[in-house]
Amino acid sequence: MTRKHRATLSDVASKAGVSPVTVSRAIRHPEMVSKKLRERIDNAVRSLGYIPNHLASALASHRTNIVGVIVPSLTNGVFDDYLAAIQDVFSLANIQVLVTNVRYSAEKEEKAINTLLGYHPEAMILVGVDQTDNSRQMLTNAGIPVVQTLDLTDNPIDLNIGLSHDDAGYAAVEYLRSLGHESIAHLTARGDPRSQQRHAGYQRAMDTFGLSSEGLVALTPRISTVQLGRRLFAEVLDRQPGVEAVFCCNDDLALGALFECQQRGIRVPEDLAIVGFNDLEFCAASVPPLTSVGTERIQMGKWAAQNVLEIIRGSGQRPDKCQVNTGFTIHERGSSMPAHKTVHGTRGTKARVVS
Amino acid sequence: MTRKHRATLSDVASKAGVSPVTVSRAIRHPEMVSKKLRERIDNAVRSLGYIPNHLASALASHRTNIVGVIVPSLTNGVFDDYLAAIQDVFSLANIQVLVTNVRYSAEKEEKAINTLLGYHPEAMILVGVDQTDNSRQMLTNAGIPVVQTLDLTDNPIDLNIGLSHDDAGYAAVEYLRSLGHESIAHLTARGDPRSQQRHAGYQRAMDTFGLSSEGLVALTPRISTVQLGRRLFAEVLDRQPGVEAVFCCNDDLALGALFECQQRGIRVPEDLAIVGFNDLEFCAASVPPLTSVGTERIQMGKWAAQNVLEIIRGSGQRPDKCQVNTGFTIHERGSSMPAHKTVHGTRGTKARVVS
DNA sequence: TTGAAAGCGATACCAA
DNA sequence: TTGGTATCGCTTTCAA
Repeated sequence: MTRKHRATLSDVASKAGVSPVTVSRAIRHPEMVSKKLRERIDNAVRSLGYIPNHLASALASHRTNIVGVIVPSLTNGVFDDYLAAIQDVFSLANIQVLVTNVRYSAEKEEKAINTLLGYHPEAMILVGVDQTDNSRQMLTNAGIPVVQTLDLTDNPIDLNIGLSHDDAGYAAVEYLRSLGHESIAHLTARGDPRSQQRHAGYQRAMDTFGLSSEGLVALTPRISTVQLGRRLFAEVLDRQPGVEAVFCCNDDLALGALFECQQRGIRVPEDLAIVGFNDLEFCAASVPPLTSVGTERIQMGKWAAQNVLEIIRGSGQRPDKCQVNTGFTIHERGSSMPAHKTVHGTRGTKARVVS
Repeated sequence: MTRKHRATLSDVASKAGVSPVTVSRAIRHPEMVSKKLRERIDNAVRSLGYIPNHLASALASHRTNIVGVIVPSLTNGVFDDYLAAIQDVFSLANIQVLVTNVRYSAEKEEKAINTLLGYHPEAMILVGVDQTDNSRQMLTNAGIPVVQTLDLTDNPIDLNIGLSHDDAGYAAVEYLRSLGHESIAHLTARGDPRSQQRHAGYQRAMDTFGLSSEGLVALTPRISTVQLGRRLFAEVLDRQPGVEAVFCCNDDLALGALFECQQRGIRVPEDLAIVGFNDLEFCAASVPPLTSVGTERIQMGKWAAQNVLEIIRGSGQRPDKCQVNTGFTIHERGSSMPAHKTVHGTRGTKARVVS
């Protein structure tokens, strides 16, 4: 049976022979309603298939139970566990996460912020620190907690947790240099601001070590894929057959580079060392397994959500630390070295060997 | 400057010296408002940073501009482009997509449906056909268009687009059999209903061809990963060293199987043929490239969104076809055969060679 | 072209 | 413990 329109609070109230307010209470604060009425109301709710209208509720209570989250992509495995971590925290608090995928476009992000704010979210969680002035303005005006994640800035909108991608890029090169490599290539995808920073870190390191990067960098404006990793590395190999190592701005490109080596019979790591970024699951499974710079994506998502929750549902206190550097970890595997150990970097400044 | 609360329609109206209705019109139907007033209102909107309250608007107009979408996962690359296709269609119509990831849990799905319906979406798009009775009931009661995608059922809730995963599994085995293989293994992940159907199709084919699957099937209750693909295939290899081919319920497992072969020096496809499922991007990039059964994920998402849009915004007509079978395609690559051609199956019944 | 009044479905506050 | 009333911010009549 499909009714003309869905049951409302009043419908339930009539059916149960009580006033709408009482129904509202029976749903929000059952302990404030007598057992007898509660049962009658529960029955009415069930028999009508009543589902509270969230919009009306939010409008009246000034509690939307909505948090807005914007991610730049879903295609690479980078943002799933980050998102899942955020959802896990909020779902326990009955807060709905509104996710928008803006595909690495600051313009789309601006539009998404505008749209999401229309839902009056109680907080916003963003990726990166490269929002447009307009975006920053809107977020500030909204007067809600805002968290920028996965990157660091001197001038955060509000809360900020992340790492220095410049330092991470530097560390990757430093690591390869420490293995004795000098001709270190770099594959990168323009369009992702954090990849650009890793590129900058790569360049800074090459300069610092007095190494030339001429002909060793390949970049694409497109979304990176494994296939693209093969192509970009093929370019480098054709230009600089003597290349000894390659640092890729993400693991997809790194896997592509590995496949290109397999195809050409280049031995990894004997002839060429590969380092990826993000430490996705497949890095540990490939042959040889891929060395990769890992970041604390889950921790960052969790921290963002927990701090937001504390502010909007807790004592209303701001957290002690409004900015957190989660650093990064170089997971050393067979693609760069036969031996097994792990290099860890905290605060993005010094890399230390963990085990 | 942060105001105590955000600007409302009335605030804009006061500032512009007009009535609230006029402001509403200037925003929704600019052509109904004189140019002079429109400009004054636009200025007021800008200077106050006014963003319409979507909740109030939806409540008053009975148009929420929301469509609910539920996906079982985001971790594998399967649902990104499907989702993107849906978003692309709706964003042009200014409809916001509310996405919930229920991680392959029918229970979570039920809860998600309940929550989403609270937002009064104008339609719902679901993955699969295995909703609980409760879920079906709620969706039916909601009186909105519902699309079940990626799988087929004789008893759809409303619209249905997908393919027969049983047929697809059968076809994969049939294909491997046509290459002369008899000892055909299967790696699968329990927990995904569609993987289970592919498994059933595998078994049906093995039975039909009079082949034994004893010791050739490895399954895991966990989310599949590349690493897991290695482990599962290692199990099979240890049990049945003479295995000639393996059909994997998804590409992650297939890639893992390939890596396990590389590790053990098993030549692909000379010693062993591998077939994956989903035809993710990396299949074409690996060495050798992976044969995989592809599905029309993007087309299915697009069809679902377009038909929904037609129903809720168009003439209100139901589409001609309420059920569509998109079939599947076997993309034959090096992991199963040196030569190059493509086997295509439509309506899941016959496989035909396309090129 | 503009505005006044009623109401969307719920909750908060105050009274009984 | 229960209910009446005003209100949330906007849109939809209907009138001017």
